[in-house]
Amino acid sequence: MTTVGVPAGWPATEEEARAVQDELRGRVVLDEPGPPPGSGHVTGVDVAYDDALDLVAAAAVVLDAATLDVVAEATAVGRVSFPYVPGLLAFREIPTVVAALERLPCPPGLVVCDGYGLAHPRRFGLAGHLGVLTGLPVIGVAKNPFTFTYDEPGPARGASAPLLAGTEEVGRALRTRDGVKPVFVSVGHRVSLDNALAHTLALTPRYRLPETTRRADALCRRALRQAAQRTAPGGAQEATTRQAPTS
DNA sequence: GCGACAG
DNA sequence: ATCTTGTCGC
Repeated sequence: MTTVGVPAGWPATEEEARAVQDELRGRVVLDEPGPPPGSGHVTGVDVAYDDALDLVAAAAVVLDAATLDVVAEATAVGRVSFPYVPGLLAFREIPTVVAALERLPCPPGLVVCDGYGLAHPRRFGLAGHLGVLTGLPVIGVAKNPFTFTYDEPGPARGASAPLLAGTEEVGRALRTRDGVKPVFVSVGHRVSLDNALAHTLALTPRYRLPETTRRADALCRRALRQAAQRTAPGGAQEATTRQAPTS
């Protein structure tokens, strides 16, 4: 299997990365509604890491938006391209995620990623960055509110409350399951906030997190295990070798 | 200056 | 993100 390298010119310092964000943030498109929920394709992307082995595994899983059945999936394995720095997550995830998306046999439709879009210190999180680089409609669904504030939404699935940076609404806290902690939805690229919420609800008939991220999460972990196995001393032998009984 | 901080 | 067993509940 091939390994995705760090792209030429990829920022090496936090200062360079912030400069890239400041340059690209203007290319985010916010005035399109995006595809209607329940039709076409919806694709989840996620990434898993093994920092000790310097490995990143990304997965892209395409679902039929109406049935939530898996239509296609792809993975890519690469080297870690950036350390984790709050606000600079995109530089850690994007090269391998883009490689996985490129390996899909069909158009991804709407992309759903872990993390934020507009809900970001410079209003340019992973979802916006991925959208600008691919041109695809992208939304972000995060598990945590980061540094933002929100009032607790009502207890029923579907209830939501603004996610606030001061007084600016950068996304929404959305209850996807009765009585369960909300998820945090923000716009990435070419999708309205209301439509992003509708998509998120359509993707959560049973669990708190969207089916897209659940499927992508499971797949990228699988891909990482296999890659780590091939990388580790002893390689595939290690996994299939049984220790002889002692004494 | 110190602490907090998507994944 | 990742380290990690059992356990409470539908």
